[in-house]
Amino acid sequence: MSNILHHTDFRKLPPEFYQRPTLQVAEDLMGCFLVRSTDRGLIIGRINEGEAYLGVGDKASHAYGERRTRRTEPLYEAGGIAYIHLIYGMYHCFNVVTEGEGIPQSVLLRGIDVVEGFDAASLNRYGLPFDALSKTQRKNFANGPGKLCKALGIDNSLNRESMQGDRLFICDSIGSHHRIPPTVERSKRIGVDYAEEARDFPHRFTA
DNA sequence: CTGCCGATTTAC
DNA sequence: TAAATCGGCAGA
Repeated sequence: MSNILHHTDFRKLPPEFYQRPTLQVAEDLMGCFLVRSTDRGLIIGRINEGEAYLGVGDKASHAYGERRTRRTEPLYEAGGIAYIHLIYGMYHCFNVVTEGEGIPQSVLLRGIDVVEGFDAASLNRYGLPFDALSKTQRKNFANGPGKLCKALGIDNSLNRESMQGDRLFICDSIGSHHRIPPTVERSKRIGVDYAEEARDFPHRFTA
């Protein structure tokens, strides 16, 4: 059996998918497959958690009030690229930019279930093969934005990366994995208690 | 330039 | 419950 993925074996989500209302994109991303290709091989994870950040009117968004700095610039580009930032000096967060050019919104990817490339991901995260991990380590392997980035080897070098490229993209079908539309739940976003009324927006999606 | 803080994670 | 650790940001 070949591990090589034939071009007909996967369907990348097109730019038009991302260039829609952010809440809809966030919901539709649940159950899709995040794909990362590195020299350690292909890592694939089923997306099970994400949060929508609605830009200028959202006090939890980096682009609140049209804040436009070197950091937030990718958010203003057309949907379908990566927005990656460092948090607490040591963890990366990966967003996919949504909506059209000039509308600075995104979806923060917060959790995946790895389905391919366990050892590559485990080496990225712990420097150990997957079967060397404890039960707890496996259970909490990529269930947070920083953990997800560590597992997939995502850092600032992928900021602004197009989701139409080959290093980092999202599919609704890849190889033997096919999206099954999940039951999606909504809740308050994590870690935005400072954001006044926006702290209560039900913009977190779980699959 | 100074000083504070964060879309987090982990260890104690 | 608190430390780790540093770029971004606002204000002086």
